[in-house]
Amino acid sequence: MPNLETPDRYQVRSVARALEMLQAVGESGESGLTLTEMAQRLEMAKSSTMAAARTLTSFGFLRIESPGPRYHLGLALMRYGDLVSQMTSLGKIALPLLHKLTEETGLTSRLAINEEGYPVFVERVDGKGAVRFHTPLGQRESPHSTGAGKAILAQLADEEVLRIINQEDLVAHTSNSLTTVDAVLNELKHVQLVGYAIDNEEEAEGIICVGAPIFDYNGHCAGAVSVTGLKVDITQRVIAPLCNTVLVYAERISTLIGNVRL
Amino acid sequence: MPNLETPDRYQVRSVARALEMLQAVGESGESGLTLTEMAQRLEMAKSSTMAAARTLTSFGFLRIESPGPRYHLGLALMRYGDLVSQMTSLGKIALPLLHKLTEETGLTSRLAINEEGYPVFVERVDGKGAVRFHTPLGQRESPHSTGAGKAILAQLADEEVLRIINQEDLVAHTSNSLTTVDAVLNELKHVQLVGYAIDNEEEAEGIICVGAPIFDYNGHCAGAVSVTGLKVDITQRVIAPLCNTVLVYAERISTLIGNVRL
DNA sequence: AGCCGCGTTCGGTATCACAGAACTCCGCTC
DNA sequence: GAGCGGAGTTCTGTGATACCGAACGCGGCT
Repeated sequence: MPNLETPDRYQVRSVARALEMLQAVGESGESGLTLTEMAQRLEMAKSSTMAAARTLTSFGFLRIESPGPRYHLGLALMRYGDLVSQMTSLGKIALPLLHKLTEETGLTSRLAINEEGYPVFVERVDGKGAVRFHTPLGQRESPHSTGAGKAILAQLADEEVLRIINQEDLVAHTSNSLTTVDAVLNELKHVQLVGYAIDNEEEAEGIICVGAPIFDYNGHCAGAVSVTGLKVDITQRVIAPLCNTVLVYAERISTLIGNVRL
Repeated sequence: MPNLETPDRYQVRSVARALEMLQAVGESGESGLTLTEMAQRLEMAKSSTMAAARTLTSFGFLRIESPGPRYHLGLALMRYGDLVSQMTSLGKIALPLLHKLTEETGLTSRLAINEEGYPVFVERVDGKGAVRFHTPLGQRESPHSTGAGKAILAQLADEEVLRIINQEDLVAHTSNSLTTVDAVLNELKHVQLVGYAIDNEEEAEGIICVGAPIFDYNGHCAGAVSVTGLKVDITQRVIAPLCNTVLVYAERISTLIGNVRL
């Protein structure tokens, strides 16, 4: 997915290529990419690739690992990411409560902000469990198959919801995924009733997620908080109090940001 | 500081401008920048500025806040920052120990990696104290006036040290700062003897810092761990055991990464 | 020792990134 | 309410420049 909005003409091509380079290197993961690999992926000449890579490197956005020059993501990105999370008032304020939530439940808890109806996770506190979930921060996640996503959707008017989940094509991640618009709308009605949303193995097999919405001072849905765990750990006996706990923490966060000027 | 290495010709000018835009927006902090402000700072036409901003926005590197269009750093940066910290094996491995260190001492503890002799902090666990230090991640910090920096320097040969602190000009941040090369070299000798380094209000007034080096499996200095606190909290009675604690944790981290393949 | 593949340098050319002017849309003032 | 200023946005020409391709140097591998 190259670009996620403003599909305008009037952009700067070389900048776009440079950012695609970052994407490519990011997707390559730990191993990194060599210059020719990058050139092949982006379908451009090696020399042009190198000019862009030089520029990114000089700003610390890429990093060259010495043996057989391989490019990795640079530390400047960490610096900017840190800046962003510092600036995201919601995340900054809620983080202590996320820690307590994880401590209390033993599960991984996360905070998502509401970006045009899509959940974007901005903070994460990992639980004790040996299993580490693949939960990247800062990107739009599935609205209809995550606890946080459904918690946010449930706060929107129906036509808003339709605008979002129509263009989503409701891809099925597992056999439990909701694949029809009607099913989603029905589910959202239920979420509105009880106040929290459950992702029952809809995003990934064996993983359960409970989310609840967070509201700012004027009642607008600012985001959602959610906990994630393995199905084997979340037995039917604990699910009810767990939902309640998440709900309580969501309300605490809401009152916290209600008193703070965003 | 626009670029930090590879001052080559053969770069892509428009990419450099785009990255300078990110810098400018980052420096603007919470308030963000409007289009014309950005154009003024970068000394380029509004239209060109907008083309670049569009491109950055479409990739999520910038974000437009609706009232009187103001540009902020985008969430994609958080995503990339998260990726980098996930990939930085040292940080990933040491993080649990950092938490324990903070829990045990009540102070803010940080992990720096050794980047060509300079300390670059990649993880941070804030202490209980109400005071929040300004401690950005992912950028080179002062080598001669931080606990982590001195801990790393002390592991290098003298000529290596001279290469680094000569070009640093030894700027004095406080009245306690070491401002001569001889003073630094002497201090490093002492660090080598005791194994840890103390920043006694050398970086900022009223703030004390204790750092200790971390070694990888072949004895190379991979980075340093440090704790930071207010001078009023770190009395003379607690400083000795504190140094010992930091030393112990640095050794634990060293043995941890010694058993892991980087 | 020779070959292949990689990173790097360099010059020409078509591209496209830039600037500037024109336009619109606000809010503010008079 | 009308006029004004400043904001963001669109559009077009043109000169700088980003791209390419070819050539060079280097190391590893067979």
